[in-house]
Amino acid sequence: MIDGLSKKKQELLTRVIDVAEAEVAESGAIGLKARDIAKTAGVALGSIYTVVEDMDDVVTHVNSRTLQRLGSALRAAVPADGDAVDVMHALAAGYVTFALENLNLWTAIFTQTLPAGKSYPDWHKADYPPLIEQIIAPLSELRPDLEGDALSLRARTLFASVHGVVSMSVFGRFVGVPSEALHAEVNALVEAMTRGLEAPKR
Amino acid sequence: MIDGLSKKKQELLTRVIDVAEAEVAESGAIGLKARDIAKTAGVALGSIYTVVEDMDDVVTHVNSRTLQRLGSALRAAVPADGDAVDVMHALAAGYVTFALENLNLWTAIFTQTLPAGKSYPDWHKADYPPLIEQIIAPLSELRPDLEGDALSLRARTLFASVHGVVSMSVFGRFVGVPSEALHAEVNALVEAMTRGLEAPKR
DNA sequence: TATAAAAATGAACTTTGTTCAAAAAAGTTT
DNA sequence: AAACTTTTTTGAACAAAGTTCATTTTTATA
Repeated sequence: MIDGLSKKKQELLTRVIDVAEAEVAESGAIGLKARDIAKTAGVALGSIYTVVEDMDDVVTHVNSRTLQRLGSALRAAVPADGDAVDVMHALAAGYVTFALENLNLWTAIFTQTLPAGKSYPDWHKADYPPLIEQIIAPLSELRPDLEGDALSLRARTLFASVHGVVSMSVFGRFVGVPSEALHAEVNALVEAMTRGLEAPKR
Repeated sequence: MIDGLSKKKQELLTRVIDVAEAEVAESGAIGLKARDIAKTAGVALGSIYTVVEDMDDVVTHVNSRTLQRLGSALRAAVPADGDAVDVMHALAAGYVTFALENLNLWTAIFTQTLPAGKSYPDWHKADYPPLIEQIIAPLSELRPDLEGDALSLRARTLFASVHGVVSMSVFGRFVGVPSEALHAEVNALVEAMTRGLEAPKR
């Protein structure tokens, strides 16, 4: 019995998340139905609620998995022998590629909204920082003028800006960057944000 | 009878959207309930469906209004006597301020997801381009190396990147940029993206 | 084998969106 | 003004989903 759940329950939880993940990947989080999950997982409707708070909790579990896979993808994208510029571009390209290849799952992370009053559990919040941390070292090298809080702040800004470009591109009801141009535009963005400073006038 | 709706229906539609808008501003789109709208608007439940497809349609109407107000806010933010750099920063600051001051309404735009198969009506899609268009002139001035499609593409990239930074900051389950630092970080981003090129090496 | 604890079940309840036949109101014709 | 037609409004009824919980079944323990 680990994590407050017996082995039996752990297995059930895993099965439920597996099924939910497949459904989100296929049809988006909006297509998730408790009854469908129960049927596909081969359990009774009520069983789901013995391992999960509610449907939002199911989506949050799926989202945590996606974030962890994204983290792995980013780590795998970093070239062993590249310089800081290479690393930056590889991370950005990795992000773009992951998003495009996991569209529904990736979108589910950013479109989930909880009812007023509810907030995300700590185990889920913990899945975000690793995404940022990989940026800090190469950014520090390229922007030696930044350190400490300013550096970590800028890393988040850079991450968020790349995220925004991908996000808008995928948005579907917008004059976003077409996906053919995504990599190039993101590269330009990374380029601009990592180029060493020559004392801006304002 | 304009727009396919009689005056009577137009008024009902307006009343419905008014009520919905207030509710989204107050509690987010997740708090929208058809029965609440009917009660507050003083009409029967079924009446709503005589002027609107479904609840998504209601949210889309609210979102269109928000986009139009955002457009106005951006136009109003541009200084009459500023140079291109001033205009760029004013637009970015305008976007940040609008988002922070209209958090729930602004969030509703970007978290709405339609069921598979449905797509947004043209009248809603038309509300996005005006947001981008204001960027093109000043960007063209600052980046004379860009023109035509490349220029409009870069404008969208710039818009989207700023959006991403604000979006993450507001995300709530993330190491985003804290709102005190938002304006400064967005300025740095705009700065980087508008600084004239000095022939990047890669 | 008997007893206790844990797990699984699915019917029932709740909330919400959506439809539609009927009633009411407004408009038109004679 | 009365009769008729069209438009609008209504709310009961239905449907789809999430959630609960008393009961049953399974598993573990004595």
